[in-house]
Amino acid sequence: MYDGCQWRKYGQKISKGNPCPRAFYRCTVAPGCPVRKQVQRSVDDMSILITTYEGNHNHPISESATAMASTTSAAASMLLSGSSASQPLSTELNGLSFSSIHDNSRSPSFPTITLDLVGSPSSFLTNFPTTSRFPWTNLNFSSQQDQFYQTLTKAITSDPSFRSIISAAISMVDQRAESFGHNPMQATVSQSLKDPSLCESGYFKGLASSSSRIGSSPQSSSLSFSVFNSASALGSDNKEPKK
DNA sequence: CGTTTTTGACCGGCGC
DNA sequence: GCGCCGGTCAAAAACG
Repeated sequence: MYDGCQWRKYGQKISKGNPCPRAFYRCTVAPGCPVRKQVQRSVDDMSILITTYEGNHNHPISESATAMASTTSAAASMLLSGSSASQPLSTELNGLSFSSIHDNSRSPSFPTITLDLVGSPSSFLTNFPTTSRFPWTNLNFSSQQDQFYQTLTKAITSDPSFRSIISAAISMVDQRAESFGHNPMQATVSQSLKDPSLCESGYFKGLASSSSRIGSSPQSSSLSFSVFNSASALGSDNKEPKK
């Protein structure tokens, strides 16, 4: 699927646990672009594609990719409150863009997972049947935000499958897209954990593949969740150094 | 015919 | 030190 850049496949590996292969892509817009990209199909739902981006483009990229990168990096810098994230990792689930930032330059770093819903909502809404949407999508906006927070908190702290979080997010975005004219929204999950084992680099990968380790230590997770409209971030906070 | 994909080899890090 | 595992290389095939 087209995400704003040109990619060349340079490898494919099958992981040990799941039969789904993992494809490796490299950005071919510029000859020396260090951006990598991994595409893997989800284990529990074969219809979900997990795309992981790594690195930053050092060349001009298209408008949609610039918008996506600027919003994710803006959210990252916002969450880290000025601290420079060394290498933000972004992951995509059927158009739902996540990005986990690990500030490994300072010791009390906590992983930050950003759920980016900027990329056109209709693209991933069509990938899920209407039967999987949640019944509480008829709430009003403020209740939705609260419900979204409660659903995410419950989903993370009570050892669910990660897909339930995705489904919750998708259903919320679905409702918002229908009631607000496909207004792009951005949701951010910022999780500060005291458990160092969850702060390692593979935290988000483990969360995406099997979220059982989250429930193993539910008492250590203090989840803070915020929802904000990224349209303002797109307009004013477009301070992406790569242009 | 140039570019991309495929696919086995290769390599380095890590755990035992 | 050795083998496993994840990631990359590169030659050949496929594609347009």
